[in-house]
Amino acid sequence: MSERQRRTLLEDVAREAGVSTASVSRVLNQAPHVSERLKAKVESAVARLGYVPDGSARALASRRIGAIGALVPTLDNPIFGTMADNLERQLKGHDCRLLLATYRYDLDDELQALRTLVQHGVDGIVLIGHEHHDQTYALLQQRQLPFVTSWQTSTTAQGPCIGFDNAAAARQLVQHLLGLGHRRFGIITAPFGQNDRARARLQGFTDTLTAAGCPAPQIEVVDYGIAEGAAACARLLTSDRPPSALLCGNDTLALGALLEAQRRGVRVPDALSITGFDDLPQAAFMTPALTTVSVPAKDIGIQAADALMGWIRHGHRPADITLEAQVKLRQSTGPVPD
Amino acid sequence: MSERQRRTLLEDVAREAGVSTASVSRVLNQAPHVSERLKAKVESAVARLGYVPDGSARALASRRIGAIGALVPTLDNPIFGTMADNLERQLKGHDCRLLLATYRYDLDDELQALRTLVQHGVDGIVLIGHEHHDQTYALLQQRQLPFVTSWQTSTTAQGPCIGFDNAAAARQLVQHLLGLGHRRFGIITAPFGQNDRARARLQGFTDTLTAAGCPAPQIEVVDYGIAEGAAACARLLTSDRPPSALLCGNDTLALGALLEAQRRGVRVPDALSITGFDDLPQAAFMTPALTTVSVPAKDIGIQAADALMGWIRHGHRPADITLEAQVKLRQSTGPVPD
DNA sequence: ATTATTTTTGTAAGCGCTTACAAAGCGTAC
DNA sequence: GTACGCTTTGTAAGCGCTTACAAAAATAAT
Repeated sequence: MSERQRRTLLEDVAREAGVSTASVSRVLNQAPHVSERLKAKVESAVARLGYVPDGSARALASRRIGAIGALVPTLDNPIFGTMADNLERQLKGHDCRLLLATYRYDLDDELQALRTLVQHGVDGIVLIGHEHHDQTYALLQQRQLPFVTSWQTSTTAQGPCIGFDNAAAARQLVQHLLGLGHRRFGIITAPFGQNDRARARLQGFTDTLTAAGCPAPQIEVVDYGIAEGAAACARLLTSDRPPSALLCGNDTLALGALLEAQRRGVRVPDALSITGFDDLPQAAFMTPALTTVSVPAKDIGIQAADALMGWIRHGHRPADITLEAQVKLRQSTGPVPD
Repeated sequence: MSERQRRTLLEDVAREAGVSTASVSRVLNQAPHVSERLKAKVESAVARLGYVPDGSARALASRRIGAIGALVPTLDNPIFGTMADNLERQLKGHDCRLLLATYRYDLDDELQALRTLVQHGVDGIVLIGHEHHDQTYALLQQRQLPFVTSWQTSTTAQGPCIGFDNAAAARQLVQHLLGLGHRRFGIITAPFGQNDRARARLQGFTDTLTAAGCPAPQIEVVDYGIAEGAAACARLLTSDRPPSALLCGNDTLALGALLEAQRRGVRVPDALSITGFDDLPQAAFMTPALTTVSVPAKDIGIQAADALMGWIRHGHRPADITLEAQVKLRQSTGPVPD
């Protein structure tokens, strides 16, 4: 066949349409002050030639790449999958792409990942939580890069924030259990050294317990996973004075705990109450259905996209948004056993 | 403070180091034929100036952007989250970024999403399954873009493929159940019109049943979700001649079915056997633990990254890779009731 | 020492767009 | 009819890199 031919360029479209390259560019970018006639000529030439603009060249010349970056701890946790999914879909509606990077809860890795995203020239950034490397904030600041933080209401307000109050929801769970007469609590939490959401939840738990004058809870710190939750539950149940209520930092740990309790013949909620956090799809379907907190993962994705695009396109820095995290009282919690 | 200053450019580094811009570029890109002395000079200048290269300019000049695109149906299904997570991490090891797009099992959307990824200039593409728009393949072909397909062993081999044999695994599940004496089957599957993996699984189920001379199974086609699985299970259990074994197209549907059966007091596996597909983390932890197929989501992500990077960097088109999908016989399947 | 090779470095021409600025067109008021 | 303002279009200078090609330096061969 014909030898590998040159791709169609904007210049070719201009020639074909009998106009200047600037005009073609204007039509393509929906610039103001373009006559209908010009628009029609260009569009037909584009169609005739099957022209596809080159993103790199456009990015270099315009200094926007049409993509934002998201830094998430991991996609192995479906709650972040849900957020990322909705973020990406909403961005698509704004004609924007998603560059995704994960950092396994390691804030050094996060900084590293941010650097490469910045290098790529992303137009904005979505961050999870407020705790980040100082240099992370410094880089964002220095580049004047629009960014939002998420998943946790702002306390320090380094940037616009789209989140919910983890501590308050945790408090509500404890209050619910206190109301049921519980006094001896166990807590299973993910490592919270680099994770302010986990820390806020834990703080919500312990503060409320302390305020109510309960004995100090036993705290198990374990990695994410059903097996990890189960093991932690086993340790708590076999301790000297086993708790009557188990507060878990997320649903996955709670599911592990629930299954372990059942395996040991400990009846939930009769002998042991268990709470989760996240409201994963399966939480409502367990027997007993899991008392937990429904986190607005979907909304965070959507609102983050809208907020960021508004900032990037129209320059107005978005306001903080506080979303609701609803406590779902279900069957895994009940009155304290006699 | 000082007025908004110009960013440090490669040119500045060259001046600072007293060398040409070409030399700086060579050092930065680890080109061959660079003396240690030059390298040291440039690196120190880079460090002194805190130079960060501009990805867009680099992309335009070099015609590679250092990112690949992945088109996944959805991230709401954690199995794709796992794949994406591992894909991204492995790419990071190759100093490559991930542009992620979802298409909700709509192949027109997929084509549209591919177009924007191509426009952005991605260096390669990861696709799920083999069934795609003709134009999807045409575009890939026309642009000579490295791509791999995944999740399903190749039959038509439009491109290198990293997958496993869905139909064979499905067949094994049925054979296991046939061996337990089952003859009346129900099938719960996701819509398979645009989803060759679901179709392969279904085909594996029905072909094996037909070959064994079983009566035609009742087939429920439902969307992804626990509730959907539960509802489908309810319909099957209340039909004229309820099945003794339920084959589910994925674990989420199977979990729904399992929970619904238990809610109705139908004992699993004594009165009803249930199988899943995917081996989600919770499958092993249900009571009874779910008989299912462990799919190599993690490995697919890793191998897809390696294969694609090998192709992009070194030009050798990767060979097909068939990964193992292991059937996990657990407690949700048992002998047919008398 | 001279020439042929090979390695290292520099020069400068793009990569394919966007956009500041200037020029042209057009309508209205005088 | 001319002058003025507004809208529409064109000209051309970049955007910040990479890399083909040429020149220079270093090394080997004669």
